[in-house]
Amino acid sequence: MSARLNPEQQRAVETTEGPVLIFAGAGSGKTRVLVHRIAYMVQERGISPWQIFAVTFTNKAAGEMRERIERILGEGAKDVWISTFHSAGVRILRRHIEKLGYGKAFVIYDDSDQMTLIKKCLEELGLNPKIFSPRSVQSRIDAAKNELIQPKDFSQDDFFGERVAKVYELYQKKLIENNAVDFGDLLLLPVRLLEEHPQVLAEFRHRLRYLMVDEYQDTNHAQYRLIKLLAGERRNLCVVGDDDQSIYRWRGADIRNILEFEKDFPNCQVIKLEQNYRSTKNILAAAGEVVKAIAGRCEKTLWTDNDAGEKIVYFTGPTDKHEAQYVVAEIQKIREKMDLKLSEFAIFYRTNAQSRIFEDELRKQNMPYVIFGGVRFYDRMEIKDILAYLWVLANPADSLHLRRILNVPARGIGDVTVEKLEKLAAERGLSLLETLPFASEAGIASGTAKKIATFHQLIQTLKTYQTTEPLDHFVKTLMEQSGYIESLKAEQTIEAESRLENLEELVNVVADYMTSTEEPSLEAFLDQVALVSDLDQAADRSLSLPLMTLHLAKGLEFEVVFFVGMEEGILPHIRSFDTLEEMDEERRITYVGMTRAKKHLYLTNALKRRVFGNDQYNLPSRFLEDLPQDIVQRIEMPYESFGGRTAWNQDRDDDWDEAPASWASPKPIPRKEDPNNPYKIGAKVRHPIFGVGTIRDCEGNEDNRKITVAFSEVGQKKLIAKFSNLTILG
DNA sequence: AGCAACCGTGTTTTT
DNA sequence: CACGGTTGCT
Repeated sequence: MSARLNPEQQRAVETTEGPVLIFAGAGSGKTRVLVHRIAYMVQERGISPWQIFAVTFTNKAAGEMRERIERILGEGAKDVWISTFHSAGVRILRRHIEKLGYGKAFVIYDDSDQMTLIKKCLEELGLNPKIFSPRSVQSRIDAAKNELIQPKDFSQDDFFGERVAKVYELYQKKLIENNAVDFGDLLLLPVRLLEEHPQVLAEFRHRLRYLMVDEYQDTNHAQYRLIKLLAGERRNLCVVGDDDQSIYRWRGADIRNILEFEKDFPNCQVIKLEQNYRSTKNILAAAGEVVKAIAGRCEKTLWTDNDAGEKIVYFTGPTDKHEAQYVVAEIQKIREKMDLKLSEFAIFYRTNAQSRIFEDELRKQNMPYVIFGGVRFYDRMEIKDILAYLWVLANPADSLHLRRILNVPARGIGDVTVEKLEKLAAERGLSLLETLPFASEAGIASGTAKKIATFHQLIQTLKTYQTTEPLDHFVKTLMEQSGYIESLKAEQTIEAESRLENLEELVNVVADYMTSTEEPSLEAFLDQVALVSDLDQAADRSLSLPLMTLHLAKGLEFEVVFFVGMEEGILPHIRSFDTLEEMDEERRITYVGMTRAKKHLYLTNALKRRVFGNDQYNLPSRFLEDLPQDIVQRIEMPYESFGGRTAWNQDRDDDWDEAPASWASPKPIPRKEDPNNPYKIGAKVRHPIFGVGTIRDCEGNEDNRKITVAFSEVGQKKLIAKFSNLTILG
């Protein structure tokens, strides 16, 4: 990128007063502008750093911004408030949550904690988990929270909604009992706080005079409200985003926030950053064609001074295995010609499940790789167990985490006992921890009661250690005193060995935290841990090939990108076939992925792939049809070479079935209706659980067929035909 | 209480 | 295929 800012960037930097909307196209130097803008405000406009609040979505983005501002401003940068929405929420709540009836020491429940609690609610309400799957209830509750909908306002207009409203209500009650908040609350409660407590709002408004929001296209309603409240009359709000890169609709992101910003904040300045510094002309042109078809997007013309570059390669292999072999072989080939680190390549896929076949091939070729967003360190069982101990110590009301550790490691306190304790707790209105001394009154045998007393004693002892020992040492003590380490050692398995290593690593994490923080505390440590994602914990990955989902790829860039699985059903994903909005989002996801590439872009797919153990034949992705043919180099692996000796399949022993008829045509094949579809729209069907209903819609073929059925009792449901057990009534 | 074997079920994306 | 959840056995 050029050393100087271009005129639009300059304007974006210098427009500091009033509402500003910056459309920042892919690779247009957005972060640079944000950083310079803050520096400019401080250095040229004399604005105090602590009056500036910059919000991002990921810790990584926040950290990067902070680092770059520090490079310009030095110490002064420390006072600029740069954080994610969620950490900002935590910070606001730690200070003020008592005004909302929670205790200061509240615990943050992650989604698995949330799921546990929801399951408990479902059970208590006697709801059939077959109909009310915890997952769907969770997503309904989350969606409600994103929309700032409280349990009492929850839409109850159908059978499902009515019950979910009950679950939501109970769930929220339980959160409060446990003095706990979930991720949604981290946004919802601050909004409530500011709306219900004008003096608090006034304080924040007085202090935070300049607001900046990154990735504004991804804000949900709660985030929007929060920002709008803080902006107040002063309206010194600068939002930066790109509607073409809005890919979090499913998580509540509302693209209208950015598209209607001008209406929402009249007289705002609109700045478009349209010069791309990242990609070749060819890559930009191809990506541009994919999003062009989206209606209602903000017109932008992304351009670049860079060379046209190489053509985009579109490869089709006979199977997913060949696809993986091709990609890995191609990486090796490029590395022989060019001096590129493995970290300058990347493989992108739509769904996590797709990574496996590439991992197999990479292992076979001894090529080191890293999966972005695999199992999170903090999601590992042993880590969650120890963290549960820590949460309980930080917040004694947290019965959910207490329950988790009560018998971990095993100490003879079983489910039956726990249930008795919980019953007593409910009767007396105590927390689970508070009932421990009364075990014998809960009808628990004296032997077990003794074990409970020992556990209770353990917690007390740990509490004293907590105050006397430095945090890292204390965590180690906890692991030992609780018997956790011992029980793992006793297992004598390789798995236990690796768990022990993880625990060691956890102690290291705590130690690192202590050196990097001015006032380390258990509570602050837990807050931080609750909010980190995988993307944030960047190790030294320069020697490994990165593999990631398209969603994780946003914001990153690579010299060479392999965009794999370009097939109907995968990208666009089968679940997005219903509505135009969802299909448009798939387009944007494609656009985001393509625009990550600086020099080389490969799009690949396969004619046949294994899914859940059986074969699937997908058509080429419709998005491939949008590519300008003159900048695409087509590579098809010839049918004849399957059993032969090609660069990619020398030692394969692929079981190869009869080729399907569709192969006769190597070009994208027009999608047509499946004549063997037994599920005709309008037909009546019976489901073993949901009862009788009418088919409303049907999509996909054979194993992928999904049908939408309107049931008279439980409302509309989408079913996978293969699994649905439907009886067709005619 | 703890484990093994089984079953049914379902697959997007995650701060 | 793979996982979570449940059952049934020791």
